[in-house]
Amino acid sequence: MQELSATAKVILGMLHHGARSGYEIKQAVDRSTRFFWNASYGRIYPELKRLEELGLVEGTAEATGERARRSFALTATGRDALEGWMRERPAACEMRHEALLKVFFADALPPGERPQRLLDMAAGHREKLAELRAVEAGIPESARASSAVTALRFGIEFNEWVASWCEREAGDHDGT
Amino acid sequence: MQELSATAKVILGMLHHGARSGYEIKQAVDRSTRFFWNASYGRIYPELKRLEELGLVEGTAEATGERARRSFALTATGRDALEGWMRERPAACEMRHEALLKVFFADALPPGERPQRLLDMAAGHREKLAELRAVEAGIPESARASSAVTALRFGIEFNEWVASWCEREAGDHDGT
DNA sequence: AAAATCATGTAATGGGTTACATGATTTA
DNA sequence: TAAATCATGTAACCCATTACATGATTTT
Repeated sequence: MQELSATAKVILGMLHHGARSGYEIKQAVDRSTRFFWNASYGRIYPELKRLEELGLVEGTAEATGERARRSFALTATGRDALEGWMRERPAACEMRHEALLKVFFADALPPGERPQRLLDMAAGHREKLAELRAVEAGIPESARASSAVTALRFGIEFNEWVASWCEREAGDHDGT
Repeated sequence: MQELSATAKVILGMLHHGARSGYEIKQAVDRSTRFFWNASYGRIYPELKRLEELGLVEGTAEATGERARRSFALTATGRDALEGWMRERPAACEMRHEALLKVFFADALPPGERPQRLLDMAAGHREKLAELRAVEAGIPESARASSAVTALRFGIEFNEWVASWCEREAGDHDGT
């Protein structure tokens, strides 16, 4: 069994979760994992096709009226692949954090402009924070115990922590 | 002026910082930005070539003995490009966090196996934390005030925070 | 003398983003 | 009836990782 691609991983997980079509997978990603695991249509559809050829998912045409719609479900093999991957030790988190790179290189700017790099970084995280809080607000009481919500709470507290760290650091660096 | 690629950004910054050759840039990245901004030889060398064609860097052959070595420096245009980029609002942080994706999908496993996803995530961050602390220990007193060290401290405190968050959460979920 | 490291580069491969193309259906 | 949204997909392009190739120099 070869490695699953990043998009394959989120597809299998989302199909387990209840999504059915490529479109729904994309929607689910945008609502939930987007802040740490994105996926685009341009990969979702080809991946679904490939996963079907590998026998991990099974698609059925669901022609509701004239509109094309393909519904996918995990096969037994697909469920095994998902669980197998879940049990492997996860890879280290990779990030590409442009705001932090600017903090890193801040010395390239005159001293007066340096704290702004930290404030920019804080602002980005505050924005993300607001988005995630809005998502959280839309979740009914009954669904608060799921692992997906744990990840969401992580996102909220993480963004809050980072923003506060940057603001404090920027404060320490200006001379007040 | 077209957009700079991810690798171009770190090259320009590192050249400002004092690195000179492709090899040194890669070393500097591995010692410092790697945990949030990686770069490979396979991109560094072609990018240096491209940046030279664009007039942002200037290379000079430095044949010390028989060994080939090309030393690069920022041109005035290159310095402007670096500063211009630094002043732009940074893009939001993108990450691909596999451990968190497993936390997100933890419900796909039997209840007893779920807290392990959080502990795996914590372990990954504790490992990174140890690496960064080792880097920090090697920095002389005299260099502690640089923006690069601010980013390093961020890395340390960030990894510590995430690991603790996961451990606490895993504790809350087991039934003790 | 062997191993590690300095040093530069290319080629294969794969994956991701973006833009594009198309048309049905639902909502304002 | 116009706009938004549902829904699927492809093509171009870019970029990143990895493995490979080569050889000099330094350290053990």
